Amino acid sequence: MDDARHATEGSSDTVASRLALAIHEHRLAPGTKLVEDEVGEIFGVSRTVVRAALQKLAHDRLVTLQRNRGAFVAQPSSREAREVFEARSLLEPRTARSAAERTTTADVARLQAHIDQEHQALHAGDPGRALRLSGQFHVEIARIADQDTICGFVTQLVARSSLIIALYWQRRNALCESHAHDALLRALADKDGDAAEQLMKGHLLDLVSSLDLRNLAVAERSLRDALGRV
Amino acid sequence: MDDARHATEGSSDTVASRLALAIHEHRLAPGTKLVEDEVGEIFGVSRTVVRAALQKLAHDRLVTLQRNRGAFVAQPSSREAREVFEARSLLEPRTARSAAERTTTADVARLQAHIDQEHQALHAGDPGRALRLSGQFHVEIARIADQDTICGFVTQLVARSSLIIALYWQRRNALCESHAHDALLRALADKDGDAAEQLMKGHLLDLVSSLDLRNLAVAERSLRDALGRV
DNA sequence: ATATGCAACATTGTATACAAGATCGTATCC
DNA sequence: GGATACGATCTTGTATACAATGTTGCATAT
Repeated sequence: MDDARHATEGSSDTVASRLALAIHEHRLAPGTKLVEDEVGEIFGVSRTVVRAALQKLAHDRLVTLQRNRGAFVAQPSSREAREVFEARSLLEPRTARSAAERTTTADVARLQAHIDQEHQALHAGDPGRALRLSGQFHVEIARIADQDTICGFVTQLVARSSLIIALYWQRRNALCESHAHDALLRALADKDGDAAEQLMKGHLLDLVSSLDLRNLAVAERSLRDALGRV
Repeated sequence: MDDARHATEGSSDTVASRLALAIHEHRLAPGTKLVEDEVGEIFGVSRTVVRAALQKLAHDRLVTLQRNRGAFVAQPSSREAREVFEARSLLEPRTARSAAERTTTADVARLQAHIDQEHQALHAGDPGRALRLSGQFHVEIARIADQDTICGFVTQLVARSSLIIALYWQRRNALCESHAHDALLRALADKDGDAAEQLMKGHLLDLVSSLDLRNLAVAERSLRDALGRV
């Protein structure tokens, strides 16, 4: 019944998802060029469907399209990074409040499983997967709030945040095993909207403050990645 | 030097813009089927570029794509309508506040011209154009706030609101010559962030309350449009 | 007369072919 | 020796061709 909705999935969606996953898990670095023929070869489809997938990702700001030059994994500027978290700070806290008011025990169980997986991935030495799950947690909260539109925005913002983290994260604050998500889950389970809103707001502030957004970075980073890798 | 930015515009963007404009001005009714060959014929391009345009519009939720069936101008459900205005109420008031803090005299002049055009269109008996300008006013405010990301979301939400108004507007409240925008402009000119935020919040509430969102509508409306038009 | 099945048509999904543009190497000129 | 101009190669932009799917209308059977 889940996909009986007429929104049947085209093959370009599959390609887009696979690419998005790779980006989200930091297996594709910002700035990487995505050549249509190559991608098509990898997934066994023609350029036509690859182009559709790239356009979708471009709309989500995960890739940048340059006319006659091609598609590249996006490199959000520090300005864009600030904007993304500004948008999140407008959307997510109040959405967390809404979610708290309608969280079911099933939701709590699912979120708990999510957090467990996240810790597990972290301990298993798969930080990419942990990061993706961590972002997905935010999306799940928006889903509980039962707001598809906002959920869509949050999904996009979380994905972009993953790129931002790839570019601007400063390691020294490596204690990413913060227990913010645990606290949020507790607030949701308690149906404490005030707490959920405040916790989410604080959590997002923590995230931005763990970034190094001094302007430089972007261009230089792409060079270093291109040269010094491995 | 303005468009020396590598974001050169492809022909599919042109098609998408033209279609979006028609939708925004209610010249294309919700539910209208957009046949690729026809659209291509009209704009003198091949299906390839039409498909790209339709995919872009689908991502913005202005058209709905049904696999193997085609593209249709979207028909937002009443639920979706509520969600869109919920999202707007999270984004726009605080964005209006930010805008107030950085509004220049040039901005004020531009917005005033905007409002004048809007009144003018209304008196000239072109409600479609008036509606589009009215929506654009909200986008301009987000632009003044200098938040590209939020501005993008607002742009999309305003466009969807246009569809929602096409479906759910109740005429009796026809005094759409509300002076909410004038008041907003005054608050911005005065750099009164509090007032701007409150006015925007109230304005959005007025908008939803001028809609008739009792569940029915959607399917029936499309039938009535198809049959009883004129 | 109504319902069912089949066939012709129309439209979309995908692949491929060709044209246009960009990049990069090489040769030439100063 | 360094810079510039040209040409080969590669990549993207667009159009078209073919395959797959959905729709519509008609004929036939009950």
